[in-house]
Amino acid sequence: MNQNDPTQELSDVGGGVTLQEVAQLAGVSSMTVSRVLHAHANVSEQTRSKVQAAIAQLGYVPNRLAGALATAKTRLMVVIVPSLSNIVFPEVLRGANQRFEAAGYQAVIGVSDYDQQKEEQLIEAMQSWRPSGWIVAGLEHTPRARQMLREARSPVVEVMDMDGDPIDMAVGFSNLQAGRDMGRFLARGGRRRIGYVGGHLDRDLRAAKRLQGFNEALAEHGLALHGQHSADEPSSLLLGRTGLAALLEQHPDLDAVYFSNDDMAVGGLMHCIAAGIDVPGKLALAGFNGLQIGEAVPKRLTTIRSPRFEIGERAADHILARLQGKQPQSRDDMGYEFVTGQTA
Amino acid sequence: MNQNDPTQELSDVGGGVTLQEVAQLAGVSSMTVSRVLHAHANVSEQTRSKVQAAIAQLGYVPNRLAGALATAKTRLMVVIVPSLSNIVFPEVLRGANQRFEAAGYQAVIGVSDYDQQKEEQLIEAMQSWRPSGWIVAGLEHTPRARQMLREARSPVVEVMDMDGDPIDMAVGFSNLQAGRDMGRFLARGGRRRIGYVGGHLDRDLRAAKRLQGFNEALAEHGLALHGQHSADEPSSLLLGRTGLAALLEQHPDLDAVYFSNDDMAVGGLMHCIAAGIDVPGKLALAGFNGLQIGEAVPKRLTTIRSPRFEIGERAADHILARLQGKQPQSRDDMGYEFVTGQTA
DNA sequence: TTGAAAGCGCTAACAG
DNA sequence: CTGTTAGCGCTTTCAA
Repeated sequence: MNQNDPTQELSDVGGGVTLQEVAQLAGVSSMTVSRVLHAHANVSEQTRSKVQAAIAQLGYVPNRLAGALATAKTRLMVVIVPSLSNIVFPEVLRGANQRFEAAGYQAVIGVSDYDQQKEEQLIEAMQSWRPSGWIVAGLEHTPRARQMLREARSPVVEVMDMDGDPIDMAVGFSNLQAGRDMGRFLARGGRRRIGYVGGHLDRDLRAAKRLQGFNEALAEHGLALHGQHSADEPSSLLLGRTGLAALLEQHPDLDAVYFSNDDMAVGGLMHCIAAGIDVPGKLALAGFNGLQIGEAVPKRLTTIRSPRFEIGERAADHILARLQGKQPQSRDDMGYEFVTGQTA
Repeated sequence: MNQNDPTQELSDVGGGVTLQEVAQLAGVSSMTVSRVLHAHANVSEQTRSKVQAAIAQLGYVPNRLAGALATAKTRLMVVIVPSLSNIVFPEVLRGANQRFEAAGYQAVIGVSDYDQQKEEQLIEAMQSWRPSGWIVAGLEHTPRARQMLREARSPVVEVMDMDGDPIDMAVGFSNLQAGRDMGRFLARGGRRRIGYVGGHLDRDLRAAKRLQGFNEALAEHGLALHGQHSADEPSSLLLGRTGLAALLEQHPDLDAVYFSNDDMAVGGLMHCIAAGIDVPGKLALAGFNGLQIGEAVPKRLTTIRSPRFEIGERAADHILARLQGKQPQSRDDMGYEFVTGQTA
């Protein structure tokens, strides 16, 4: 693409058209074109329309790389999530993306696979784009990751967890508390032989916190987990189903099971339906997240609804506010909603 | 951040460190630092280690904006999907992202909400980043969107559909054919009073193509849809459940129902379980996509598995190949797999 | 209201 | 093996 060759057919250059070329066609300087593009006040109506005609004729699309380099403002927002397979994170992303888009920012996503090492590498790679802000999942990161985020000197929001100290800002809820609430609910409901089925807790630290809170609640009632099944794979419907089957084989006398999340719990419910186990008569089931799937099953799932979409929105709002010089609260607990279904 | 003030504490600058500063500290020119960073051959071991020490000391992270502007290569890849709520697209994204990441490219996503107008706007906004390649869902776009993608002069892959003409390359499968296959399967299985339950077909053009193929297959057998329920909202488990209930109220004599996808079909199955309807004895159910949820339900869902993850990978591969000057096939039909479950 | 000059941080091309 | 020069496309600043 030789942009200095005046003999070329300009209308064919497409993505390669420059401000300079628009300016030439309009018979003005490139600064004037820039002013028109940014709706700057000091441009005569006549010049403006000449320029706009040239822009349209050439199909000019501004080059944000150059703009960002010149202004030191990228309008790029990094969102790092542990997974895209777990629908929870696409929902956070959707909330954030909606706000960012409306404000003229572009979200760039990274997927850490629940791996702090990989998250660290992602942060370094992303920093090379000099983003205007960051949303990362969770409060646990490698020391180097924390340091890079601090030194990036852009607003950082950690989401989906409030149990710990944020680098900059935090938007979410207490997983510890959520686990505790469900533990108390089951214990108060008279359940005594309570089990747990989860995915890899070593990686999903928020699920681990819920379990911790759950255990604390049981202890308050003089109880302890009667049986537990933790697989070394991501949580899923299938794992919930097979996990519950395996756990019941070992502990057929369980009267309640807490799952690491709704996918797992619905899988468990599917096992019960297939095996003819009376829910909640013989066995109570409880999940976490409040996914729609929990409402569509034959027995509505007892769970706790996390405000994922709203967390994404709020996180984005905080970043945008900070960019406007405001000082939003550094901890924003969005809470959650206990959903009493038909399974516990 | 006054980078020309030599009195500042360099180690504090964080994200603002420049090549220039590294070069100064190492006592070399910035070109030498650049060479070290790119593992260029012609650098003495001694210089290299001096430079690397300086990089480490300052916590230097290259500025890709500047690099991209200088080389006219952004290493940014745009992926535009209709939705993030439908797990199908995060999976495509995951496949593509994996490949892009391994090759040192960064995926940037856009969500069109199944809206061609919004897709067009997204494409224009994304083009301002001068991406190295594009993945977009489907073959249907506004004329202006098609034109912009053509003029972007970067490789473009349209995914998840083969029924039409691609702008540049296409990776996917025939939705028309998939619908036809399921129609034939049900008709050959002796089903005669067949219904359909779907979400908003006006927006999800690929679901509409499946239905079209399905109808063609029925016609081959002298049949026609006995009843249909199409809501004006996105497909979901809940919609599948309520949609089937509504359809059966109107047409209690149906002996089979085809759903726009697995979420809808599983929702339908949940209705049947709750209402005590014998599946597949009285009513056969069939979906599309081959989601894991279809395997976790009490009766494994009869469906067609689309290779979503693989499509994402392959699409990325084609773009990367093109960037290396290769000429990959412009149409890559990945096919699909018929999954005979227990519901039809 | 408009334009010219300088520079954002990096790299290609050439020179030494 | 290393440095110098010029420029990527845009915006900031200052001058006219």
